[in-house]
Amino acid sequence: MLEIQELRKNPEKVIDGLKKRHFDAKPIIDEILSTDELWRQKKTELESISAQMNQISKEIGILFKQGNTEEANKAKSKTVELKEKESELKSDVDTLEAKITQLMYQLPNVPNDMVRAGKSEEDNEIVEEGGPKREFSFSPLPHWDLASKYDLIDFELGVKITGAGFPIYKGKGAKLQRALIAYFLDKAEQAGYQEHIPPHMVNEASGYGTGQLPDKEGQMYHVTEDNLYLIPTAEVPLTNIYRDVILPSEDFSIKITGYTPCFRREAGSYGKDVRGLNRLHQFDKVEIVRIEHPNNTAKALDEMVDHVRGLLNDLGLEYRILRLCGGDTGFASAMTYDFEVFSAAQEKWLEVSSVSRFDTFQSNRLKLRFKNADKKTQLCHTLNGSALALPRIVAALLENYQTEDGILIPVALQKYTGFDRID
RNA sequence: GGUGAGAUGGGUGAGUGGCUGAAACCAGCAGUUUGCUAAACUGCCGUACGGGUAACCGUACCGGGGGUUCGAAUCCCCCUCUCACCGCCA
Repeated sequence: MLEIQELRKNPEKVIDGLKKRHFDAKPIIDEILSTDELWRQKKTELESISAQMNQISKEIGILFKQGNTEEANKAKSKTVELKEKESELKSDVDTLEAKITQLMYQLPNVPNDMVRAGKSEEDNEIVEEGGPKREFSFSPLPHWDLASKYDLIDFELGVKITGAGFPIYKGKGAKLQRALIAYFLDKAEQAGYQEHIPPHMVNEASGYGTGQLPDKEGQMYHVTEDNLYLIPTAEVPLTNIYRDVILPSEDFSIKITGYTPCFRREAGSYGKDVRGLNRLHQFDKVEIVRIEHPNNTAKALDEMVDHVRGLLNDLGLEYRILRLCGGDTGFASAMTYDFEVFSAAQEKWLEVSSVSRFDTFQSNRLKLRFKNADKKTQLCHTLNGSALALPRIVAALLENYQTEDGILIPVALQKYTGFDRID
């Protein structure tokens, strides 16, 4: 959620910024500001009435104590009218507040200056390309064929046990999965991120904290009996660790990581690009999360990009880095870099990581703050990124490292897998 | 699942209708004293919103929501959560 103080101070800047998303914020912001004006007026009025009530109540207390019942009762009668006015104003104020909140929830984050205006993924900027291109002297198989050829992943069995989008990894396929998780976690730890194993279900408050609720409710699996949600990403439990926290000084930089399975309903995305590992209801991911002083956010984002690039280079995959345009940048994000690897047999770019800075958009909802040098509380900045999401990495590894009679394992991974080829 | 207890400021913990935004202690911050360390002493020490250039003033908040009352941390109702014991169980 944006900060209303910013809207009051500089609405034009927000409106201009959101134009890069092709989002017409003017009508919403106009309504917010006029509602806010009215709210403040009513609020001031209410407070002055409350102050009068408090004063009279205090006097009544003293009168009773003195045994002056007559005067006390006289004072009581004075409160009747005030009380009525008070409850009326209270309900006005509540209504206006709810309206403002509801409008504020509709505004996406303002894109960073570096973000280009644009409507869809076609306007994204490719800021970097790297990694080795794979050429084949034979006709390469897509990963789903490789998975069954070498008995690594059983999609049909997953359908039997659970449903589509819940594959079962077997043998070396399972081992590869475990190796990647361990490898990603080790690299994150080396980069200074403290490992966490969070719960895989979260409560409603956490869902609101990171912004999955109320908008993206349909994306999460909901355990209605206990009102818990299966996490769509480790971002949710990891970031919510710092919900309602005030860090004691401005000297901080929090870096945490965690592996979790991620659960996504992917409602409405059936049919396209869902073959094999491309889109699943359950998948594994290692996430990195940072909580930073606003002055350090740009640097932190660069470090995260460097980190993810390092992983892809280590794995020897062809990749490209995109800076998303306004329209393609997620609702809560101020700037996002997507990482895509080239899946050589599908001949398709697959998104394997998304690294974003949210500035105060999340921390405003989370009430995540720090004490600045003036001893005032100030919102922290949050960032997060995948490092990395497994299934598409596995898809690319299988496809890009296939030979006619087996699949090679990148050197960086071999000490984790314990084998150097699958055949 | 059953029974019981509880939820107060960073922590411990007092407080059962008014002078309590909240005692006391601990932690923390600033200072005084002191050869250093330690100790002692003094002051400060919640958050949000509104008003004000500011000092400051006002309002709200004692798990959440509603009610009684001139007045609620304190009484009543509902909900959530936590702890303990029992049952079941990895």
